[in-house]
Amino acid sequence: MNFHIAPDTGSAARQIERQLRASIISMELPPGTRLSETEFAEKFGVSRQPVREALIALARAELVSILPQRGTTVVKISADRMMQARFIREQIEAGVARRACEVQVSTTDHQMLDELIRRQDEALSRDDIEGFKIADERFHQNLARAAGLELAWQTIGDIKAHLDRVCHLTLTNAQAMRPLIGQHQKILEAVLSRDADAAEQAMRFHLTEILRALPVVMAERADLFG
Amino acid sequence: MNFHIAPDTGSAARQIERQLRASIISMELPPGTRLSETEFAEKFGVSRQPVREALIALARAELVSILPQRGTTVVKISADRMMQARFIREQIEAGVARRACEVQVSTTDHQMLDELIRRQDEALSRDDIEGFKIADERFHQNLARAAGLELAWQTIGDIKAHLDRVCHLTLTNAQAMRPLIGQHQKILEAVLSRDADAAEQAMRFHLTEILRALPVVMAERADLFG
DNA sequence: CCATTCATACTGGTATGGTAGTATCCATTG
DNA sequence: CAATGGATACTACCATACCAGTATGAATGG
Repeated sequence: MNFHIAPDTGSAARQIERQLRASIISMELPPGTRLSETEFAEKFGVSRQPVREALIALARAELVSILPQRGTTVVKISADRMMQARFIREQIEAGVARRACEVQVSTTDHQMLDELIRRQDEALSRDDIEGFKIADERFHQNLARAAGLELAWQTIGDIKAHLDRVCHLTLTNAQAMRPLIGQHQKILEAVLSRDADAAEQAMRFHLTEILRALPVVMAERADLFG
Repeated sequence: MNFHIAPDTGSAARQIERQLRASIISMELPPGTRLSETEFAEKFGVSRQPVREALIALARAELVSILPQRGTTVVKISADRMMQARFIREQIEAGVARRACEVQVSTTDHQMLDELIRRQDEALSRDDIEGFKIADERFHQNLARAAGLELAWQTIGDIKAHLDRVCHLTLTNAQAMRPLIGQHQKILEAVLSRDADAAEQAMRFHLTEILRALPVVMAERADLFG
């Protein structure tokens, strides 16, 4: 866990927030881990203040729990919360898919979405798990932008962080990810042919699948849940 | 604008955040207003630090804009953003309405929702605008809770703050609010009879109406938009 | 009279010190 | 030996001081 403060990537507080968020999602900081302001201040080579602000931001996203005068810990995974989060994301993105059909997506957006699917396929052939997830994320983000609903992606942000954490447990190999590419293609096809019902249905199916492995991982790694 | 720090309502930062948020929504702090950390620190009788944390929280909700070394201002109303926000809220709450039909709502929840509608009617007869809005908010919140989707309400939180700001401009008299009660009743009826399609449709109609007056207020108060 | 420069008074971000509250552990006591 | 009391080492929160940028406006030069 090598922390580092870059010279020009926003304020120190925001950089720390990003790194801690990534570390939490990737389970580098597993649920239940105690987070000390002073400890991270030393590791990052800054004072406690920016660390504190980063932790407050993560607490707002409910990724960490701050108990005054008691301590700050990474929150455990809640199965109920995950199912709620998945449902909400499905609702929002189903609307995005419909809207994308109603407003004609531009050709540049079309090309971008195509390119992102291609990049996922390529990343998978290289066993580049991280690259796959980045492209996946951008696919959904660009679809929202193309539909004129950038706010939708921002709204999903915090929710998606929680979902990504369990996906990090379930999506560990290439064959588990393979189906997602086909689902993305189906979504894009429906959007381009402006078939709103098909687009919504494809999106809902896509976002229903992502938690299919939740029960097994919950049984295997019960220590991460609470 | 009388600010005050209560002894036991959370940390100073959170109290200040709540008060500032309320002042922004109620237009007491209109769009474009410059917010000075030091100024509020004096008014609240605290140091800059908690004020700063409050402003950061509001910036995260995009109610204020923080430009480092330049200043912090209340963000202007964006018509496009409002329409996106309304759409997203409709998507989420439509799902809540459906889910409320699928899971049987408990009798205590039923009574609570009934009571809240009654309280809205009562508040309206007293011309208690604020009381009406509180009951309205609780109706939606309790419906989400009854559906087992409390996270849905939290997710809507920041979005709703923006919508509430324009509603403060449009919903100024009792007769403008009167129809909302009937809409709530229709939603509740459909939920209790477990008619998911009717519940979703009623909710969508309800949340489509709230921005109907946007064009006229945008023309009348162009200075608030940007 | 207009353009440029530069001192000044802000801004938000960070560093550091102090305070009150909580958990832990060990000595003391029944 | 079990239970209780208190010292200690934490914690998050707040106050204060300092820093590095930015806008403003007055003074200066053309």
